Amino acid sequence: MINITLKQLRYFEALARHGHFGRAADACAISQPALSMQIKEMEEVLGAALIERGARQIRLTHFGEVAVERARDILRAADELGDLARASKERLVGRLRIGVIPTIAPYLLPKVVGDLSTRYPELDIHVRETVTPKLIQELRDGQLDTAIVALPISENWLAEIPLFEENFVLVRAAKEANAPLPSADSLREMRLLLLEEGHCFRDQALSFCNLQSAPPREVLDASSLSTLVQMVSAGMGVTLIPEMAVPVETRSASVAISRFQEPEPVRTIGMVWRQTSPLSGQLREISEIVRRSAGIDG
Amino acid sequence: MINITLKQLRYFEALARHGHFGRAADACAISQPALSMQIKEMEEVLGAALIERGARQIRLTHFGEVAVERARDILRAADELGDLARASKERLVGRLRIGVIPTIAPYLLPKVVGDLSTRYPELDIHVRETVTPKLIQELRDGQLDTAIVALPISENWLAEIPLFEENFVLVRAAKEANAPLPSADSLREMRLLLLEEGHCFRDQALSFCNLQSAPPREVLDASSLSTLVQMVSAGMGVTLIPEMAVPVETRSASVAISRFQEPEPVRTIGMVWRQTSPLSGQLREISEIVRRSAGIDG
DNA sequence: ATTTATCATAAGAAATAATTATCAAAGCGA
DNA sequence: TCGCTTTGATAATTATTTCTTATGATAAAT
Repeated sequence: MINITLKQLRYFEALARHGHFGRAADACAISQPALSMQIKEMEEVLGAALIERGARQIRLTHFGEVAVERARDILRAADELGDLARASKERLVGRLRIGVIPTIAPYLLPKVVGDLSTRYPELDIHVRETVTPKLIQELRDGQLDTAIVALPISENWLAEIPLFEENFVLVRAAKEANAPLPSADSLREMRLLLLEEGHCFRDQALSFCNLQSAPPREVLDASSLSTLVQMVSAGMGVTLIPEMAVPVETRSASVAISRFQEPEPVRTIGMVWRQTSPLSGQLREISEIVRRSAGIDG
Repeated sequence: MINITLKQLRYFEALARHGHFGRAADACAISQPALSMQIKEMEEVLGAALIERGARQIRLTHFGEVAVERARDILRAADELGDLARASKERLVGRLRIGVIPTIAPYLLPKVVGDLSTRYPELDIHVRETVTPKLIQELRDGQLDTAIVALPISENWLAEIPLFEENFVLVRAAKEANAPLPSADSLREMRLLLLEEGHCFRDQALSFCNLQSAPPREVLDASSLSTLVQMVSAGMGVTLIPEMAVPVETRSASVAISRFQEPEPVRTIGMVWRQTSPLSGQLREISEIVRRSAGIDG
């Protein structure tokens, strides 16, 4: 044999504890020769005597005494590996890396992270806020465990689970509050302010206006919904924002919020993760918590 | 299977390192299925997934990442056990418990301990000084590794190795320096001072005088050779001391030292240890050093 | 001197781990 | 979309290891 085994360490530890081959073998639920052989094997592998065999009693050699302490350390560490596994199975512990798109993150995360931390006190939540393509990439690379994005993603290696539907609302300057609600098509003729390239929400807004890509008239590309709303408030145009963003973003801006008539613009927010992820079960559980948090909030 | 094995940890570590079943198997010099099976087995035993199996690439689960660190710790500790064994084989290290009889210890130990420490810097020498029966008992109980005593001991479980011969000399008051040398028999008629009961040297001295047990005339039982010499110096009688004790004990006493004529009284000092001791080899080596130290000294 | 306790050894049986061959799934390229 | 390749899983067989039972050897105990 080339290497020492944990089994040998267990046998040796029992032998050291009992000071007797027969009783140690009993404790290990094996026969005495089996234990003798493994100890002998271990001594051969190590190239040093562990046991001083007297006729009537055995005694650990000096090295044996050192070795048994090491053996105990090793066995303890091996057992802890099992504990660790059990702990990581029963409830979600350790690091959970969530990616969220920027048009959701500021409005959803405060509550969700709070709820998750309450539910899973030992969970160490990391948040990554960026646009969908990057989230998907990072998910694929194993840098994220899950992401909250607008569905569908349509990557066959991803599991998708819808969380909630989210309407878009029109944001106009306060003085236009009583103006007639523009149709989707007529938005094309207005000065429509949008997020910069890369944000899915930009595409979704354009889509609602039946525009495939950039609008005909110039747009100012903002990097956040806050900026958009502030710009609207300054009279620079109109914009769309997700319903969820309304409470936060219109608090300190003199703007008018109007819902569209049917068919209202809407997007589905969902959670995605690698289908192969062993966290699938827990992620499904987490998705429930997120859904509930979002429901109360929005 | 009931328990995880070191082999599995090795395979798992290789898999974590290479991120690829085939290459990890190569590194372990086994076939890919063998590795797959062991990893699977390990996951079943732990009850948790270690590996997230993607089609094109594999990735450690969160638990897997924790586990591989533990695995590395465990494997390192196991390897160190081998190192430890090698280290403890090549040269004598750690604790060495030496027992020495009182009529030898003060004259032999200073030099011997110094020489041993020089020769084996990592040796932690413990000295026990007491009478032979206690030394033998402690040797038997494993409280001592070796003892330096007067031979023979004649216990069949002991290994005995003679170190040197030691003559006895007569100690008389200084004024008696020129008196004729008494015969062994005539010592019986003199006031012979001896060590207290239990010291082998007492018995050896009595034996030289052809006395089986206590002498006919009253003796004062001293507890050390120093005391004996001081008593002689004070004119209380005569005594015998080992030659080796002469330089130390007569330094500050006005006594006369006389060697006996042939046949001189003599005893053999030797080293003993349990025949079963795994230190036998090193103890033999040590006995050489002790012999040399004693030779230069005495 | 016999008995008892204790560990070592041997041979065959059981369990475990390895190999080779094959399969299935998914990425990749035309 | 159709092979083709890569990669890991599975199955059947073989090899190895480990265990058990039976027995031996030695020294302590009676």
